[in-house]
Amino acid sequence: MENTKTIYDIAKEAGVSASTVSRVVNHKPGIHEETRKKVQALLEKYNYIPNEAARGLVTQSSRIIGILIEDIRVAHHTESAYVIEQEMTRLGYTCITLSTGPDPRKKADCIRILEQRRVEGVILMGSMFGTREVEDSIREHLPHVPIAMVNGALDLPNVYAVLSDEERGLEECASLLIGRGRRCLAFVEDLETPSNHKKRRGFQTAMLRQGVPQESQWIYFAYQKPGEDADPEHTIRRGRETTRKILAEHPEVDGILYSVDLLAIGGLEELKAQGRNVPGDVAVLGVDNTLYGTICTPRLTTLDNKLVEVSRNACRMLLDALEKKDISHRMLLPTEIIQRETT
Amino acid sequence: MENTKTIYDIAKEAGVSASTVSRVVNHKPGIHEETRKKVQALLEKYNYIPNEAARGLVTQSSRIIGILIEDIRVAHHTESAYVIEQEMTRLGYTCITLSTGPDPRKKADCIRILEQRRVEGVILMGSMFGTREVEDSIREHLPHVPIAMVNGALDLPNVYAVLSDEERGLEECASLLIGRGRRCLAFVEDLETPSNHKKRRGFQTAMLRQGVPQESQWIYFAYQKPGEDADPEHTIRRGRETTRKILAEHPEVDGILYSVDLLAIGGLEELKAQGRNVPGDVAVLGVDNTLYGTICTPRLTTLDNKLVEVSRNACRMLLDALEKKDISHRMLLPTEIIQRETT
DNA sequence: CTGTTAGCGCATTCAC
DNA sequence: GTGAATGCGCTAACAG
Repeated sequence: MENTKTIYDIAKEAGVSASTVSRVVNHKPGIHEETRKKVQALLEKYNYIPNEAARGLVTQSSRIIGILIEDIRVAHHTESAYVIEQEMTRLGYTCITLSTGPDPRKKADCIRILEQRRVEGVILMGSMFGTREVEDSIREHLPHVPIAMVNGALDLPNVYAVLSDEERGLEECASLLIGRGRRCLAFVEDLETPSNHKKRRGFQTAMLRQGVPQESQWIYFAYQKPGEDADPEHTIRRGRETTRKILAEHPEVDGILYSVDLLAIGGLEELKAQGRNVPGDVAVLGVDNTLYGTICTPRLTTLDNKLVEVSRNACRMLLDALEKKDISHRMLLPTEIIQRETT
Repeated sequence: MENTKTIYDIAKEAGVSASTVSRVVNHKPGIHEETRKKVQALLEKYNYIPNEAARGLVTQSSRIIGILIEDIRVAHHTESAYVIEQEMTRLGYTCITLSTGPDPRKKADCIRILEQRRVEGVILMGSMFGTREVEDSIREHLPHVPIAMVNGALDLPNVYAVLSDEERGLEECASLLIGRGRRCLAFVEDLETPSNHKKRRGFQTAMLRQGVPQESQWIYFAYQKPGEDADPEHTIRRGRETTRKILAEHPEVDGILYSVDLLAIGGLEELKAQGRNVPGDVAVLGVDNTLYGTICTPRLTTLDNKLVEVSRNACRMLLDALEKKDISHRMLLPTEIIQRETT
């Protein structure tokens, strides 16, 4: 902190009291124009900037927003975090953005860090936050802080949820393929998250409607190996391996729906390696509408779950909650199928 | 802040003084085991967590690190930010991560925000920070705060730089192509940053050694349109357009080096569209070793500038500076060519 | 071992 | 219009 000037230093040099300086800094009315000028000049001379910690202590407001993300390296999380940070910064808040990782204990640690900094609001991004452990953590450490969840939900009075209607989205994806004559569809689920569960349910609903009972549906899980993190390359590899398994067990498959784009990218690789034509032999579909889908060959058809829009709304919702507006606790946003070359 | 307990509340209920509670909280020695137990129990009962702002005010340390990134959505920045945030968090620091955008004034705003929060150290990521405006801003607002730059440099006593030796890297890339008989090479530069200048210089050195004088070298600039941001899709489009221009002006081109992967991705698209075989007719080379390069077809040969490693070192350097260790102000790290299918 | 006192930098009464 | 006094929550001497 070295030699940073305080309002007292400024006050002394200006020959006024600290409160006068404070008033000038905060643009309060009722100050003689001359003294205001004099003080203002000194503030600029020393590049004075108030210490937010001290200010927050007396105003009882930190002007800090906490953003908890499972893993900011995940492409759609990055963009969401960006959007929220920009908007919050624009409004004078400072964001503390933390990647929590999958471990519930690390999530709890991050929540404690936010409490320590006395955040005024929190954004939770990623559906792995909708767990019992997180719920307890919030109840204990942030019971009165408004919290907005991006594509996740928790039943707590201070928690608001904005969700992407992925269940319906995946139902439509499956219907699309069925409508084009595909009969042997498989679904690959990424992780055991509420979000991915919902996608699976959407798939299952569509299949059921086709007369395929649940027990004969081809549902696969691209499980993470223990200790493996969300590194995108791993996800691709898992998509590849799972696809290999599908092709071995059900060579007649003619359509695969993956719960995230990166898995589909891996699938594409495996299909190509095995000489299957996409979409001729097998149609492929991802979720997230990431940039990856426009780069791979053939370009990937994907379900855009509109996570950026979801984030924008979560941000808005949190701001409304901070202003004590009364708002609904839940919002559901529609998805959109982006048709490209794999279907 | 509602009803958060303070050490006074705890002290009163425990029948001790606030300082005793403070001592327990901070694990200071010299406390009777019994009173420690009693206080500890209450701390846990109320989930007490100290207010860092108040603590920082008296200890004169915020335990906050500022991370300024030009745009966190840029793939390699994301990963670098992740690495640094994880390490800093592990060591008990809290990170404030801000995407500044290209505008120098917004960069200055962000620097002011960091001063306002009295950060103890700063990481600057992206070579657009090596400008006069930023230098002035730092001199004015953060003259005594240790600052570590990721792949950028600034000549200030409190600034430390870790750089990727991209100049030499690109020289080697060009030499590689020349060694394989390519004679008509073009270079596409992304933005006017020191980092990209260095890449160009490396290319030029290699060409000069081949006897191609500077004025006959094919240097192209994939300029951003005014107001256009760093959205990855724009970069791909710019790569595509620039490549179209190259093919029109120099149909005999047999190798193109792009200063970033995404430009190369766009180039690949255009080459494919014009029926040029890669690498048969034209070799293609990118920089950054992003995931994109493994997803496109053919898979992209790229110069890995080791930005994650650069970031790790910048982080370590900053920590050393915070501990007043005396360290060198500059570090240069070697790059590595990742050969895949486009060369 | 523990309590008292003081002060970090600032905003906010309340007098004048 | 302006200044003096007070306290936000906490740690750090200094006594005892």
